[in-house]
Amino acid sequence: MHAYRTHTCGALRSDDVGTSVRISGWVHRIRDHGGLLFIDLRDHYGITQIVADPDSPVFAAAETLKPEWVVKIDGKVVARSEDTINPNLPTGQVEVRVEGLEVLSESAELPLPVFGEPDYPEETRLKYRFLDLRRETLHNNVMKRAEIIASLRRRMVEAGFFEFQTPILTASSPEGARDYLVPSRVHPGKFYALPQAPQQFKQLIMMGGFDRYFQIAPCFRDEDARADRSPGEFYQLDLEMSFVTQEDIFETVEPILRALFEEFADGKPVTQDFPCIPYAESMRKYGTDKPDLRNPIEMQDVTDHFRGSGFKIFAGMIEKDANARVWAIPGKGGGSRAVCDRLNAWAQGEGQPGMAYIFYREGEGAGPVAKNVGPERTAAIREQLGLEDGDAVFFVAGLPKEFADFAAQARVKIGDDLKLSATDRFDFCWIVDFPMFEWNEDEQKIDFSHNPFSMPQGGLEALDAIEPEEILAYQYDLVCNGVELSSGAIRNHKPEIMEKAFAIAGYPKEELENRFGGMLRALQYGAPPHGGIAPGIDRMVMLLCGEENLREVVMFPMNQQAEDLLMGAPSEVSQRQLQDLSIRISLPKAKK
RNA sequence: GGGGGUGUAGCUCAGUUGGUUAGAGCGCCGGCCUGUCACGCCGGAGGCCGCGGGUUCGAGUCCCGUCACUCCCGCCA
Repeated sequence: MHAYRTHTCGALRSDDVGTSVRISGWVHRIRDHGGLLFIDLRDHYGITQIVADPDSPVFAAAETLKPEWVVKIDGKVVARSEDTINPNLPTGQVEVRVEGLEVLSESAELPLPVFGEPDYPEETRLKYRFLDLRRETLHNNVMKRAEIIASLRRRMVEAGFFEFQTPILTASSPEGARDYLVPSRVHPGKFYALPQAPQQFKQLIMMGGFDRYFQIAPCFRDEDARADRSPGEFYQLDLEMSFVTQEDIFETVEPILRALFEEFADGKPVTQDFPCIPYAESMRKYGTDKPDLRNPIEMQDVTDHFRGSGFKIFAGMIEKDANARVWAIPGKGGGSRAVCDRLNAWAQGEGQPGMAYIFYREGEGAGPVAKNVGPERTAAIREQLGLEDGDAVFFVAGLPKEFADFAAQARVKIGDDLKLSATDRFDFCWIVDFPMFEWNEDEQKIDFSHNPFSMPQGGLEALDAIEPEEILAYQYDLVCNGVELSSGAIRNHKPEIMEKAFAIAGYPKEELENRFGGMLRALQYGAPPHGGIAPGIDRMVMLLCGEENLREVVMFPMNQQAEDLLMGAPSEVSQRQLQDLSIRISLPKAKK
């Protein structure tokens, strides 16, 4: 007989009745009836009920067991009587009468109960992550993550991609996020950087002639965390393809992600045909470049209805600034004063002066705005938005650049409050046609708005002919349920276009040479047109697990301050280690 | 770097206009219990009310500061 088990804790069924078995696991839960003792024995695979009665040779020993002790049980599988079958357990038809018992490992009193999964402080959960990982929800999330990654790998290989590893110790890149630096011993005073993404490497792989690359790639960025943004490190499904257009990439990636989500969505519907929404349209309709399409509300420009109207606040804004706009957020079924006042109060709570509204009843518009603009304009707004009695419309006004964020929030709030937004669905879209450049207010100059390696639409001619802020790029985002899963782009594979693009952003040729010399050199020896994308693994798993925080889908996450409370990272190092690296620590005075 | 929220038993939380000895549930310890599966019943231990200062006859409660955690803004090409 095997030293520890003949079966796992999830294996036994009615067919096994009458056999002698050996199982090992953790003591999950004890129910001691004095003359009868039940133990739920748990391992990775499931739970099996162990029964000890006073006739058992190990009854006394069984009574001493405590939660989370690890034990080995020898016993006989017996059928449960009809009235004691537990339909909630896969093994609930049977139980094991204990005949032998060995304690493999005792447990100290638990700082975090495994059973029942009550809410516990983040700090405790992270410090005792190994206990938290035993708990059902987190255990299942981590398993789901493993299955998702396995499925992705299989699907990528089937689609003709090859997985290559790229360096972890690499060069600091001057653009983007703060780098994690690793000092070089061999070259005192010099540093490696951990990759923020294998961006340049994957392009070099294409220039190396490999055609289709992917990698479950670790990425490192030294930026502050959010609930949906891990501190320090995270994983991307990094991929790149040669001789492709933007559409080719969509047609390759879309079926893989659709099938992946369908596989793990527990029956929730997944978008069959990902809509392509131009960036400008997304901003206009949703106020954001990562719209949650489960919310059906689309905003509309209603500036003209307020121009010269009796609603002086808006009319004045429009008069004063040619760029001022009024956007309308239709609220189906929100047509009551109570609802409108509540949303207005919410807006004030968000630091806004308020949120103007009209609601429609008995064929006409009601509310202060309706009074001020008069029945014709009120009716025209209703007409434009297709509203009916019982509906409401809310307005935000000013410069779109300044109010878009709030408008986006209001759209979400109204969709949720009026229960217009769907749940239990995965709604994907592509956001396309991002601008290549944008005006940097702080530095008073034109800057890249996204990836400087993206191909501008229209190529060199466009760069020469069009105002920088009007130039679009073959740059796209993938969005699901309002979560940005990924950015991607068709890359700029022509050095002369890259030089021109960097010149527009104010970088002279020498600087381009300094910063991206390796890449530029590679482009000069026959670079294939290529492009790719890198969906965030952690975020996809988070969506599929229905979690709101990345810590719930990462095996060993750090806290918000980028500390690993279990391993104690970051930590001080020895003088000897510092000497090897020619490094002397010079801390700011105030801190110790 | 900035803003919000939270901080009372191991955990989740209650604690009145500032007023005797700070409570409950879960967990833990002890006892009873032969069909439970959130077992049940009885009893018990366990508190620098985050920390420091102030106001007051009196502070868990009010004020100031500080620390920790968390969410957000900045940041994340």
